Amino acid sequence: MSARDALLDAYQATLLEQGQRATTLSVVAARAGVSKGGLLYHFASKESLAEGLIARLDELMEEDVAAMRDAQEGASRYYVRTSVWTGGDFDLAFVAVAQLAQESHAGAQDAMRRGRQQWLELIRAEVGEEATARAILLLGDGLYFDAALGGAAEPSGGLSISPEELMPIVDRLLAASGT
Amino acid sequence: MSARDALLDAYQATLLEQGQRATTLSVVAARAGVSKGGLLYHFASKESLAEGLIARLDELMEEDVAAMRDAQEGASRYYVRTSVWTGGDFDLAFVAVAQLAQESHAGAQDAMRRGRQQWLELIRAEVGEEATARAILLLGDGLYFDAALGGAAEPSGGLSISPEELMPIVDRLLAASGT
DNA sequence: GTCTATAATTGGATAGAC
DNA sequence: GTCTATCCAATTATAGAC
Repeated sequence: MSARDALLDAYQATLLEQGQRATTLSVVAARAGVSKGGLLYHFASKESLAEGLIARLDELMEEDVAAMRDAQEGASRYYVRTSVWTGGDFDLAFVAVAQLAQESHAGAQDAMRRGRQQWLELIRAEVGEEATARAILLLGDGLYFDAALGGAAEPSGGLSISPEELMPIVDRLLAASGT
Repeated sequence: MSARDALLDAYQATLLEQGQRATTLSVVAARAGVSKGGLLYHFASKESLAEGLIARLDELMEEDVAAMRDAQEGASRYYVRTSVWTGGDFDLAFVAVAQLAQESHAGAQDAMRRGRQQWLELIRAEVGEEATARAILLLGDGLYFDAALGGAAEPSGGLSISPEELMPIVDRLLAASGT
């Protein structure tokens, strides 16, 4: 793995586990096993670390949207199923960028909006009925909110739910909306 | 309004609008119209500001849970309806404390867990079926997630939904679960 | 109860050696 | 491409005047 990726991983993980305040250049550098100077060779400023993370999310989001579009089970089921926290690359990047967005980082807010917009459109295309589409989007949002509370350590604050429990609910919403 | 409350309001608002990083003692003091020294008379440390905010949420949460328990429309409908962002006192305190929780503040994480636990129990008592109860809790979580992204300025990132649109969905979930 | 002044520390970033 | 040394600004917190 390139030092650049290691630094981005360290930035992302620290953001998730400790939050913005604790995510200093020294901490990120140390976690990635380089010096502050080393970090600043790859990322000229803290802001460029944020941009790097957002770019990473953009790529992962593109893959995710493509997979959602092609999903056999349908967009809505795919979306809800994959919104349950697994600690995978996408989850990590998504929740870390969500943190940046909450700190009023404009680029992060844009990335979140773009991604959620695409998800909503695919769900809408499948569901037809607007309110149901929104509700399904909200279920996924709720899953990410749970993951974001309590940090990566104990995601969902002990109130977790498995995909198996959740899918029947999605089926019900789809059925009731006449899909 | 007491200076103490003004300071807590300023802390809460800055946290919401700018995030942890930008929420410094100077900013909070200036926003409340006092000096840093003045702030530190009322709150001896930054941590005690956080504790003050959590205590405030605890009180509001207690009122909210009581209202939810007594709600004519039932706990689930009350919960979802009041989870839509209004910018009211409860919303502000809840999302601000959620921010602290995401920064790994143990006290904030506990407060969130306690509150969500009480909500879930009331929903569970009404709904009976576990998965449906979780799904209803998730809808509310999703609404708060939306509010938290984008800051208080443009809550829900332009993908907002009104209580009127959402209630039929809740009714459907309740009906399907045999309530 | 609130202010000013200031101490102590940390954080982001630069310069230049290797 | 990475490190050390260093600078400057910002941040939390204290001391003591009013």
